[in-house]
Amino acid sequence: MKKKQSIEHTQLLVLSLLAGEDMYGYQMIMELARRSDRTFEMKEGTLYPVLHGLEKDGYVEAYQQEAPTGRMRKYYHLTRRGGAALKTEAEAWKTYSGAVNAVLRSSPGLNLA
Amino acid sequence: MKKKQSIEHTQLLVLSLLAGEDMYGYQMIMELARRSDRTFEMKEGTLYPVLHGLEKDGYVEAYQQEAPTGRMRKYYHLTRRGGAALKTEAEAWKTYSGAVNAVLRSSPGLNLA
DNA sequence: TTGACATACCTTGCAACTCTATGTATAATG
DNA sequence: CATTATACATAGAGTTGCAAGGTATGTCAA
Repeated sequence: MKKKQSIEHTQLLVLSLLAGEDMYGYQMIMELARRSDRTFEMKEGTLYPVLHGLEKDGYVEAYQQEAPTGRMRKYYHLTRRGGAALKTEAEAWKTYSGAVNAVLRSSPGLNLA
Repeated sequence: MKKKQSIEHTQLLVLSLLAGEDMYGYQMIMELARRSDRTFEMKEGTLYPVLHGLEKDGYVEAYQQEAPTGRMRKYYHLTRRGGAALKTEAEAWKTYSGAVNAVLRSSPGLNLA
Protein backbone atom coordinates (compact mmCIF):
# COMPACT_ATOMS: atom_id res chain seq x y z
CA MET A 1 0.00 0.00 0.00
CA LYS A 2 2.58 2.55 -0.94
CA LYS A 3 0.98 5.95 -1.09
CA LYS A 4 0.90 7.78 -4.33
CA GLN A 5 1.60 11.44 -3.72
CA SER A 6 -0.61 13.09 -6.19
CA ILE A 7 -2.52 16.19 -6.99
CA GLU A 8 -5.99 14.90 -7.44
CA HIS A 9 -7.96 17.78 -8.77
CA THR A 10 -5.69 18.83 -11.58
CA GLN A 11 -8.44 19.90 -13.93
CA LEU A 12 -10.17 22.05 -11.31
CA LEU A 13 -6.91 23.71 -10.37
CA VAL A 14 -5.93 24.44 -13.95
CA LEU A 15 -9.34 25.88 -14.83
CA SER A 16 -9.18 27.96 -11.69
CA LEU A 17 -5.81 29.42 -12.66
CA LEU A 18 -7.09 30.35 -16.10
CA ALA A 19 -10.13 32.11 -14.67
CA GLY A 20 -7.85 34.95 -13.63
CA GLU A 21 -5.81 35.41 -16.79
CA ASP A 22 -4.48 33.58 -19.81
CA MET A 23 -1.41 31.58 -18.94
CA TYR A 24 1.12 29.30 -20.55
CA GLY A 25 1.98 25.87 -19.20
CA TYR A 26 5.20 26.62 -17.45
CA GLN A 27 3.64 29.68 -15.85
CA MET A 28 0.78 27.58 -14.50
CA ILE A 29 3.19 25.28 -12.75
CA MET A 30 4.95 28.23 -11.15
CA GLU A 31 1.74 30.02 -10.21
CA LEU A 32 0.19 26.90 -8.76
CA ALA A 33 3.22 26.37 -6.57
CA ARG A 34 3.14 29.99 -5.44
CA ARG A 35 -0.56 30.17 -4.68
CA SER A 36 -0.57 26.86 -2.86
CA ASP A 37 2.49 27.81 -0.82
CA ARG A 38 4.55 25.07 -2.49
CA THR A 39 2.02 22.35 -1.68
CA PHE A 40 1.42 21.70 -5.36
CA GLU A 41 4.46 21.09 -7.50
CA MET A 42 2.72 19.89 -10.60
CA LYS A 43 4.82 17.92 -13.07
CA GLU A 44 4.94 18.62 -16.75
CA GLY A 45 4.03 15.02 -17.46
CA THR A 46 0.84 15.75 -15.58
CA LEU A 47 -0.01 19.20 -16.85
CA TYR A 48 0.51 19.01 -20.59
CA PRO A 49 -1.72 16.01 -21.24
CA VAL A 50 -4.42 17.66 -19.13
CA LEU A 51 -4.14 20.89 -21.10
CA HIS A 52 -4.47 19.00 -24.36
CA GLY A 53 -7.53 17.26 -23.04
CA LEU A 54 -9.10 20.52 -21.93
CA GLU A 55 -8.49 21.94 -25.37
CA LYS A 56 -10.02 18.93 -27.06
CA ASP A 57 -13.10 19.35 -24.90
CA GLY A 58 -13.41 23.04 -25.69
CA TYR A 59 -12.74 24.18 -22.15
CA VAL A 60 -9.70 26.18 -23.20
CA GLU A 61 -8.32 27.68 -26.41
CA ALA A 62 -4.65 27.92 -27.19
CA TYR A 63 -2.73 30.59 -29.06
CA GLN A 64 0.92 31.33 -29.66
CA GLN A 65 2.46 34.55 -28.46
CA GLU A 66 6.01 35.78 -28.45
CA ALA A 67 7.56 36.50 -25.08
CA PRO A 68 9.66 39.65 -24.50
CA THR A 69 12.67 37.36 -24.65
CA GLY A 70 11.80 36.35 -28.18
CA ARG A 71 10.69 32.86 -27.29
CA MET A 72 7.37 31.47 -28.36
CA ARG A 73 4.87 30.65 -25.67
CA LYS A 74 1.61 28.77 -25.91
CA TYR A 75 -1.06 30.61 -23.98
CA TYR A 76 -4.33 29.07 -22.88
CA HIS A 77 -7.58 30.98 -22.61
CA LEU A 78 -10.64 29.81 -20.65
CA THR A 79 -13.74 29.53 -22.83
CA ARG A 80 -17.29 30.11 -21.64
CA ARG A 81 -17.74 26.37 -21.64
CA GLY A 82 -14.63 26.05 -19.51
CA GLY A 83 -15.93 28.65 -17.10
CA ALA A 84 -19.10 26.64 -16.64
CA ALA A 85 -17.08 23.51 -16.01
CA LEU A 86 -15.03 25.37 -13.44
CA LYS A 87 -18.15 26.42 -11.59
CA THR A 88 -19.47 22.86 -11.57
CA GLU A 89 -16.20 21.39 -10.41
CA ALA A 90 -15.73 23.99 -7.70
CA GLU A 91 -19.16 23.06 -6.38
CA ALA A 92 -18.23 19.40 -6.48
CA TRP A 93 -15.04 20.15 -4.58
CA LYS A 94 -16.96 21.96 -1.86
CA THR A 95 -19.30 19.00 -1.46
CA TYR A 96 -16.46 16.52 -1.48
CA SER A 97 -14.20 18.33 0.98
CA GLY A 98 -17.15 19.08 3.22
CA ALA A 99 -18.00 15.38 3.33
CA VAL A 100 -14.43 14.39 4.19
CA ASN A 101 -14.38 16.94 6.98
CA ALA A 102 -17.69 15.69 8.29
CA VAL A 103 -16.33 12.14 8.50
CA LEU A 104 -13.14 13.31 10.19
CA ARG A 105 -15.10 15.35 12.71
CA SER A 106 -17.09 12.30 13.68
CA SER A 107 -13.91 10.45 14.59
CA PRO A 108 -12.52 11.12 18.09
CA GLY A 109 -9.02 12.21 19.01
CA LEU A 110 -8.24 14.03 15.83
CA ASN A 111 -7.68 17.63 16.98
CA LEU A 112 -8.93 19.31 13.85
CA ALA A 113 -8.35 23.01 14.08
CA MET B 1 -11.46 13.43 -20.54
CA LYS B 2 -14.44 11.63 -19.09
CA LYS B 3 -14.60 12.23 -15.38
CA LYS B 4 -14.25 9.32 -13.03
CA GLN B 5 -16.49 9.71 -10.01
CA SER B 6 -14.31 8.46 -7.24
CA ILE B 7 -13.61 8.71 -3.57
CA GLU B 8 -10.03 9.71 -3.39
CA HIS B 9 -9.01 9.41 0.22
CA THR B 10 -10.30 5.94 0.97
CA GLN B 11 -7.57 5.02 3.37
CA LEU B 12 -7.95 8.17 5.44
CA LEU B 13 -11.71 7.72 5.60
CA VAL B 14 -11.48 4.08 6.63
CA LEU B 15 -8.92 4.77 9.34
CA SER B 16 -11.06 7.61 10.56
CA LEU B 17 -14.11 5.37 10.86
CA LEU B 18 -12.15 2.81 12.85
CA ALA B 19 -10.88 5.42 15.26
CA GLY B 20 -14.34 5.51 16.81
CA GLU B 21 -15.03 1.81 17.12
CA ASP B 22 -14.27 -1.55 15.59
CA MET B 23 -16.32 -2.11 12.48
CA TYR B 24 -16.90 -4.72 9.80
CA GLY B 25 -16.70 -3.95 6.13
CA TYR B 26 -20.33 -3.69 5.28
CA GLN B 27 -20.90 -1.49 8.29
CA MET B 28 -18.14 0.88 7.16
CA ILE B 29 -19.85 1.38 3.84
CA MET B 30 -23.14 2.19 5.56
CA GLU B 31 -21.55 4.45 8.16
CA LEU B 32 -19.52 6.32 5.60
CA ALA B 33 -22.62 7.02 3.56
CA ARG B 34 -24.48 8.18 6.65
CA ARG B 35 -21.74 10.43 8.02
CA SER B 36 -21.05 12.00 4.65
CA ASP B 37 -24.74 12.60 4.01
CA ARG B 38 -24.68 10.12 1.10
CA THR B 39 -21.77 11.82 -0.62
CA PHE B 40 -19.63 8.72 -0.26
CA GLU B 41 -21.13 5.48 -1.47
CA MET B 42 -18.05 3.34 -1.34
CA LYS B 43 -18.11 0.17 -3.38
CA GLU B 44 -17.14 -3.20 -2.04
CA GLY B 45 -14.64 -3.58 -4.82
CA THR B 46 -12.94 -0.51 -3.41
CA LEU B 47 -13.17 -1.20 0.29
CA TYR B 48 -12.13 -4.80 0.68
CA PRO B 49 -8.80 -4.54 -1.12
CA VAL B 50 -8.03 -1.44 0.94
CA LEU B 51 -8.85 -3.25 4.17
CA HIS B 52 -6.58 -6.13 3.21
CA GLY B 53 -3.82 -3.68 2.47
CA LEU B 54 -4.26 -1.93 5.79
CA GLU B 55 -4.09 -5.27 7.54
CA LYS B 56 -0.95 -6.26 5.71
CA ASP B 57 0.64 -2.98 6.78
CA GLY B 58 -0.32 -3.47 10.39
CA TYR B 59 -2.68 -0.52 10.51
CA VAL B 60 -5.63 -2.68 11.42
CA GLU B 61 -6.20 -6.12 12.91
CA ALA B 62 -9.07 -8.35 11.94
CA TYR B 63 -11.04 -10.78 14.05
CA GLN B 64 -14.16 -12.84 13.51
CA GLN B 65 -17.19 -12.32 15.67
CA GLU B 66 -20.65 -13.75 15.53
CA ALA B 67 -23.47 -11.33 14.96
CA PRO B 68 -26.70 -11.58 16.98
CA THR B 69 -28.22 -12.99 13.84
CA GLY B 70 -25.82 -15.89 13.92
CA ARG B 71 -23.79 -14.74 10.95
CA MET B 72 -20.05 -14.35 11.08
CA ARG B 73 -18.64 -10.88 10.68
CA LYS B 74 -15.08 -9.79 10.20
CA TYR B 75 -14.34 -6.88 12.45
CA TYR B 76 -11.39 -4.55 12.03
CA HIS B 77 -9.60 -2.88 14.88
CA LEU B 78 -7.29 0.14 14.56
CA THR B 79 -3.80 -0.55 15.87
CA ARG B 80 -1.53 2.03 17.45
CA ARG B 81 0.39 2.11 14.21
CA GLY B 82 -2.86 2.73 12.37
CA GLY B 83 -3.73 5.54 14.73
CA ALA B 84 -0.44 7.23 13.95
CA ALA B 85 -1.08 6.85 10.25
CA LEU B 86 -4.49 8.39 10.68
CA LYS B 87 -3.00 11.40 12.41
CA THR B 88 -0.44 11.86 9.65
CA GLU B 89 -2.99 11.50 6.88
CA ALA B 90 -5.46 13.84 8.53
CA GLU B 91 -2.71 16.45 8.68
CA ALA B 92 -1.93 15.86 5.03
CA TRP B 93 -5.58 16.27 4.16
CA LYS B 94 -5.74 19.60 5.99
CA THR B 95 -2.72 20.83 4.09
CA TYR B 96 -4.04 19.56 0.79
CA SER B 97 -7.57 20.90 1.11
CA GLY B 98 -6.25 24.20 2.42
CA ALA B 99 -4.05 24.52 -0.64
CA VAL B 100 -6.91 23.78 -3.03
CA ASN B 101 -9.04 26.38 -1.28
CA ALA B 102 -6.22 28.90 -1.47
CA VAL B 103 -5.95 28.42 -5.22
CA LEU B 104 -9.71 28.65 -5.67
CA ARG B 105 -9.84 31.83 -3.62
CA SER B 106 -7.26 33.44 -5.84
CA SER B 107 -9.47 32.90 -8.87
CA PRO B 108 -12.15 35.54 -9.46
CA GLY B 109 -15.85 34.98 -9.96
CA LEU B 110 -16.13 31.79 -7.98
CA ASN B 111 -18.48 32.77 -5.13
CA LEU B 112 -17.02 30.45 -2.53
CA ALA B 113 -19.13 30.52 0.58
C1' DT C 1 32.92 30.49 -25.24
C1' DT C 2 31.41 27.04 -22.90
C1' DG C 3 29.03 24.89 -19.46
C1' DA C 4 25.34 25.12 -16.27
C1' DC C 5 20.91 26.48 -15.30
C1' DA C 6 16.30 28.21 -16.13
C1' DT C 7 12.75 28.44 -19.39
C1' DA C 8 9.35 26.06 -22.40
C1' DC C 9 7.15 22.41 -24.72
C1' DC C 10 6.14 17.42 -25.46
C1' DT C 11 5.48 11.98 -25.17
C1' DT C 12 5.91 7.11 -23.61
C1' DG C 13 5.17 3.72 -20.34
C1' DC C 14 4.37 2.43 -15.75
C1' DA C 15 2.17 2.33 -11.24
C1' DA C 16 -1.62 3.35 -8.32
C1' DC C 17 -6.38 3.80 -7.41
C1' DT C 18 -11.33 2.97 -7.91
C1' DC C 19 -15.06 1.01 -10.17
C1' DT C 20 -17.81 -2.58 -12.70
C1' DA C 21 -18.96 -7.00 -12.82
C1' DT C 22 -19.30 -11.15 -10.91
C1' DG C 23 -19.32 -14.87 -7.51
C1' DT C 24 -20.50 -17.04 -3.05
C1' DA C 25 -23.40 -17.52 0.94
C1' DT C 26 -26.79 -16.62 4.72
C1' DA C 27 -30.85 -14.12 6.92
C1' DA C 28 -35.08 -11.73 6.67
C1' DT C 29 -39.42 -10.64 4.45
C1' DG C 30 -43.52 -11.03 1.97
C1' DC D 1 -40.34 -19.55 -2.53
C1' DA D 2 -38.58 -15.60 -4.44
C1' DT D 3 -36.71 -11.27 -3.53
C1' DT D 4 -34.04 -8.23 -0.89
C1' DA D 5 -30.56 -7.12 2.53
C1' DT D 6 -26.53 -8.61 4.59
C1' DA D 7 -21.60 -9.95 4.18
C1' DC D 8 -17.33 -11.16 2.15
C1' DA D 9 -14.27 -11.55 -1.92
C1' DT D 10 -11.61 -11.14 -6.57
C1' DA D 11 -10.59 -10.19 -11.58
C1' DG D 12 -10.42 -6.92 -15.12
C1' DA D 13 -10.79 -2.42 -17.04
C1' DG D 14 -10.50 2.58 -17.02
C1' DT D 15 -8.52 6.88 -15.43
C1' DT D 16 -4.99 9.52 -13.54
C1' DG D 17 -0.40 11.15 -12.19
C1' DC D 18 4.43 10.45 -12.30
C1' DA D 19 9.12 9.19 -13.72
C1' DA D 20 11.93 9.46 -17.28
C1' DG D 21 13.14 10.80 -21.38
C1' DG D 22 13.53 14.14 -25.46
C1' DT D 23 13.95 18.86 -27.96
C1' DA D 24 15.14 23.62 -28.00
C1' DT D 25 16.16 28.47 -26.60
C1' DG D 26 17.78 32.19 -23.38
C1' DT D 27 20.92 33.81 -19.57
C1' DC D 28 24.89 34.21 -16.96
C1' DA D 29 29.15 33.35 -14.79
C1' DA D 30 33.74 31.47 -15.13
